[in-house]
Amino acid sequence: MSDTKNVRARFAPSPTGQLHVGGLRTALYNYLLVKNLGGSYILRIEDTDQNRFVPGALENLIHILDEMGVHHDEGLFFDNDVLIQKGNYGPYIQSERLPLYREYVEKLLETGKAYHCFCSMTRLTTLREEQTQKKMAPKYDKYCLSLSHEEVEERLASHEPYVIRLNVDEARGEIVFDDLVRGRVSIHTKDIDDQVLMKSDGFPTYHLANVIDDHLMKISHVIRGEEWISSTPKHILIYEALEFPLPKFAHLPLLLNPDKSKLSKRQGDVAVEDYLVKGYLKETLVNFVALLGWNPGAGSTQEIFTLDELIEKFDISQIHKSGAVFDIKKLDWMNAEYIKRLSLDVLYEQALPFFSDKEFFRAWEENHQQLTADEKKDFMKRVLEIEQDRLVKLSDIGENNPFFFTDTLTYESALLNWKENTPSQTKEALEKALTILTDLADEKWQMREVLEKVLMEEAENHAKSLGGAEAGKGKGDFLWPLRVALTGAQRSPSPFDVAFVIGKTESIRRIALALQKLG
RNA sequence: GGCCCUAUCGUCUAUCGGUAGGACACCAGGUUCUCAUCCUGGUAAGAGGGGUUCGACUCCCCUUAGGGCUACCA
Repeated sequence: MSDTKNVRARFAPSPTGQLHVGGLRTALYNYLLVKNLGGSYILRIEDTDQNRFVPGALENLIHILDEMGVHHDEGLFFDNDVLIQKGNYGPYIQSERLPLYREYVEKLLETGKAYHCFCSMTRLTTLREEQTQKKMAPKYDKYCLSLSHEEVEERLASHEPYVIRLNVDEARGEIVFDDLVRGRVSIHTKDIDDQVLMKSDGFPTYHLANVIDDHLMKISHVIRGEEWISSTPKHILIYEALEFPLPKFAHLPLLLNPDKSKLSKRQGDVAVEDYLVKGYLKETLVNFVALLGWNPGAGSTQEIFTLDELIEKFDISQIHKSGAVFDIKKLDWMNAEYIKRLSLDVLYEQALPFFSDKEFFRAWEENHQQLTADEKKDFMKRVLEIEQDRLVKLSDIGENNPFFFTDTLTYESALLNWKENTPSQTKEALEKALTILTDLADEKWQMREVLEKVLMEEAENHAKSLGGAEAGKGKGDFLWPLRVALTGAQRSPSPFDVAFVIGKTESIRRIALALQKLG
């Protein structure tokens, strides 16, 4: 079974809602393993619980996985909004495979590995309560196993509701398996419950469907979350009862809340979509989640990986055993890194929806209806050019620079004065700025570097004219008043950056206004 | 309660028997008109106890702590 060409792994979510970041990581690891070794990665849907079905969840799941770049080779796809199935081992939706499960259940029944159980919910509940009170592990007591064949047939004939249970031989002993992540794991059969395999509604439980499907779909590696580790022995018992060869198992460490409990909605966002909506890039999310519980080892200190690099370096034996806290601070850092590396054009494309989300931007649009589409786009790109190094996530766009979008600045005229400078000194500086900027040709305003050069030169000249011996110091005498005039704010990007964004006319207008304020 | 899993800086991690490195966060300094970016430096870890060994973070055992599972949910 060491034929790497036959590696087949699957991600098998249930369509109960949005894709969890933990789910993304599980899908990603399955994908990385397959792409690294060569083989097929399958997407299957486990919808055996009719009560938990959420409309639209399936579409959403497939869509988001696709958007994240974790593409499957086989299974469920959407083609022009139509659900289609590709591959030789379908159907890939468990609710469409019911007859298959029935067939194998019959075999299990024939060989005595499973049995009918007619116990009512109330009996089961009572039993569990008694056991819990006696501090025993809640387990089915095999009551129905002792029913005679005739009685079973009789009750079946009278349409009594029933389930099918796995017949676990307590005396069997330790069930041992070698987990690719954890090494040898063993659980004794006396601790294994007679798990329900088929529910009274005729649907299989996860345990049965999962084993049958993995076998029929020729899955070589079962890679899933740690929460499945304790039911793996049950699965092994089913594999054995059905005489299926065992796949390889790999149980992934959990993603954790800051308090180390299993990552949950209660303590923040858990859906991939939540993060996308906040302006985290999909590349960031994939990179970040890949490093939670895995890294290339061998002394690597690399933090930023492309998907291709992850594929190339992925090695299942490097996956950790312990859970990893999902640290938003580090996610933020990584996202900022990714945003900085974007070209301005790509950043613009990605940022578009985040602009429209902003009320201050819609107000700006309202006030600038005379602008052509191109002029509007140029403005937005200028904003992005200046903000690119300051963005943690795309939803931060414009948040710290309201003066880009509004024409009305409110500030005290005293704010214009640099340190201990007098209003007349400030006035002198602003007048110089006004002259220079007014004289600067329109096309020069298109280049941020030119604006910076011109203004910095003037700042130095201004400083020299003030200081003599202190020449070279004190550019603040010139730059601070100008910056405040343009922004009305204590904190902002540099004056030349702001001038570049708002343009010549508006810059000149704001400086003139500041001069007026000074009287 | 039972069973199982886990245990290196606050967080993510490197080191797979030979005196613990990187990243985030944090702090300080530098660059600087402010903010951010950027650069430099710093604080900070092998849960505890037994073994094995010349030598243990690394192997074994116990304790402790945390987590997962314990449904006709996945």
